[in-house]
Amino acid sequence: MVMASGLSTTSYALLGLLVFDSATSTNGLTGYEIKQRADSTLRFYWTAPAMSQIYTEMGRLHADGLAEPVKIRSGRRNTRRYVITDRGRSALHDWLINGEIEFPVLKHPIALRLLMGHLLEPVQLQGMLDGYRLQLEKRRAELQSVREMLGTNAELKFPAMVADWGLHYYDSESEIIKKLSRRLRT
Amino acid sequence: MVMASGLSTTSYALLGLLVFDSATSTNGLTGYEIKQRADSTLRFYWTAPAMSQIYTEMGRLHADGLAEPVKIRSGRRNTRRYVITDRGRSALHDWLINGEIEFPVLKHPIALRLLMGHLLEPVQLQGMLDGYRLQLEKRRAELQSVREMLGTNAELKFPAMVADWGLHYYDSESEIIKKLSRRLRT
DNA sequence: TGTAGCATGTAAGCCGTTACATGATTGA
DNA sequence: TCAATCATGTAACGGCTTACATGCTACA
Repeated sequence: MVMASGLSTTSYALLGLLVFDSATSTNGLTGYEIKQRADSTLRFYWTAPAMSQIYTEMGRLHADGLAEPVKIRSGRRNTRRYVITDRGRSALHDWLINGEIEFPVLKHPIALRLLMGHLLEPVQLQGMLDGYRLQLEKRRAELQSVREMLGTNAELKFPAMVADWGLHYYDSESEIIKKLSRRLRT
Repeated sequence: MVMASGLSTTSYALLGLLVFDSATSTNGLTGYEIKQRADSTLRFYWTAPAMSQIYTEMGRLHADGLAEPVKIRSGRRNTRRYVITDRGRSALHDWLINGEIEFPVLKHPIALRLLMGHLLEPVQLQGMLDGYRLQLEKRRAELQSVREMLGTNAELKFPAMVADWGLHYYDSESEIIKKLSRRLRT
């Protein structure tokens, strides 16, 4: 998924995290903190990039003038707190308006395995679906707690909508898994 | 997603296509045909690899003794029709039983953009969601026609279940999009 | 006769991960 | 003082895509 601008969707996602941060603070975010935010939000709709990728990506955003490190402390060790720049804001805005919107990509190992269900015993399939349901519940609970943190705050209206979307998705998965489980038993 | 065996999930997915083919024919499949089948089925739950990747992957499966080209015709041009080997079957079976089952990965550009909804005008967001709904309907129709081809044939029970799963997912997406659209207008 | 579909492959390069390497700060 | 957490980075490598290159076959 390469953008015309030369930035990947993940770059824009990280730029998005910087935008949110800038609404409440001017201190910027460290790579480490960006990773934490990605883990608690982006993970559900996109991916949570590895630490190493975040540092690489921040380097690139900086090189392109879209993000800037403030409060650099260089002793023996460097620490950089990044903020989005005006150019970063307009690049993000431009991407939102003019960027091509791809259809979602779903990589679903459980569905893929079920496709080959005839190679397994029913009890094994049943176990696989049960295991998935457990994981789904766990994920749902994690997202639910994110949702609760977002509350009804108008500022966080959109993140809340997206969280609700995610919860709806997990519920829908649980529902169909229940049905498929039953169908498997007949 | 690297497997202990050194094969990627995509390798196993392609091996799965060969298994299905072997149930109805002994002629094997060309890379080209594998691509077509991936496009019409795997695409919905996994990915449809590029042609070039399929050829690379077939070369690897052959090197590992998991698939074999039969009916090689080498004039000026090579054509190979691949079949799964016994070792391929047992490798696939082993993966199904012992392979680690990862949680699905969803890369959802529309959700990602909605997250940053405060950077856009409501009318633009509305347009984005409408566009997504159109794409969803198209996708759904494509999957529906796959579903219809599968019919009620007992041999195709599992592919049918997975297709129904996919249809359920698309319906769930349409539903939540409708709700979010309404919520956006308030 | 020409073009669409069948068929195969290589090369370059991006995205992203894991493994590795290092060091600072905080609190039990 | 030790461990956990904060913090940053490089190297190697796999998966996958796009671009490029080539040729056969059926049929309109």
